[in-house]
Amino acid sequence: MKSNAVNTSHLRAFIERIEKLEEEKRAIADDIKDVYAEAKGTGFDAKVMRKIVSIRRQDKSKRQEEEEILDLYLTALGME
Amino acid sequence: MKSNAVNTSHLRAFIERIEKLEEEKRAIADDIKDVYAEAKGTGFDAKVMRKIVSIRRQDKSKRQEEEEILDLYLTALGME
Amino acid sequence: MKSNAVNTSHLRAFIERIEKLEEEKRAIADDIKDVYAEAKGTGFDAKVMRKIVSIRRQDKSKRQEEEEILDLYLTALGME
Amino acid sequence: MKSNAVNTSHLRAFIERIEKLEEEKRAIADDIKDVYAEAKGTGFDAKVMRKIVSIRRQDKSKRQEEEEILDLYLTALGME
DNA sequence: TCAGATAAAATCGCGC
DNA sequence: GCGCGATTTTATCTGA
Repeated sequence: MKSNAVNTSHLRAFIERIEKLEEEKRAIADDIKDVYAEAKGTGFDAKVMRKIVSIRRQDKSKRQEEEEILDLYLTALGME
Repeated sequence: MKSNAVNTSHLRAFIERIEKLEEEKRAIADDIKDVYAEAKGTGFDAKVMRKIVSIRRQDKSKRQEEEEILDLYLTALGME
Repeated sequence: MKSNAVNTSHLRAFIERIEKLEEEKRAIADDIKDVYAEAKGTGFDAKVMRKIVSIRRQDKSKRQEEEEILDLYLTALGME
Repeated sequence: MKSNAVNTSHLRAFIERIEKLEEEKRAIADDIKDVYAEAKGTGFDAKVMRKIVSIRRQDKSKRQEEEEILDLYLTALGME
């Protein structure tokens, strides 16, 4: 049986790893904001840029889904 | 100043409208499940069907986004 | 054996039924949002209202569970 | 006046920087999920862990707010 | 019945 | 400060 001390120390380690990663994530989100701000500063419209990014993201997602359904079809036809 | 009684009665009315709508929504979700079950009963693969529905939903959403970015472009060009 | 044409047409019919139902579901979800917005406009706090609805939903679920347990007891006692 | 080619190439560069950063962000989000999964595998409850992380985040935010208020006081008193 | 995937709801954070 | 989009958390569903 594990002692509580060990459990606590493991838990603490997990929590700290998560918090470190979340901080990195926040830093990257800030970087993204900075890029939008910089682009805006050189005359680009952030709203348009966000829409472009969003459409390209959808394109990628759609392509993935199409690959997935192809796999499903092949599986259904016993060709996998 | 409104009395608490009036407030309470208004709040109650809002809550009841919401709960009624949520029940309708749940009923429709059940209907959808029934359709999948019926389709499965006639030999169709529900997983494939869900993927088809999902892709068609993405198509529609993508079309909408493309219309929106076109509007953004036109606005940016002062052509609206 | 069914022809592919028949299969396709059946599949199409199922998909369309599902999409129609999903659209209805979305419409109701929009109605719910509208009610929250309307309530907000008359001074109620949407967050609080959502909490109330959620609690009442849990209560209802709890009551149903308790009734089911009661039924089990009655059945076990041969009193159903 | 900038040529369209230059504009396009600048825009493309901004978009690519954003997409790269978003991918890094997603990768980190995945890492976080992995840590939760690993913790779960050693017997910890992810839901509880999320609660802990959330509370600690609030605490941190609260502490920062209190420090800012203290700074305001000190500044108002000419003690900064 | 449970885990793993999917979808929905709620919350958060941003730009306007 | 409000709406809107993204993210996160919760709930539901399906297949093993």
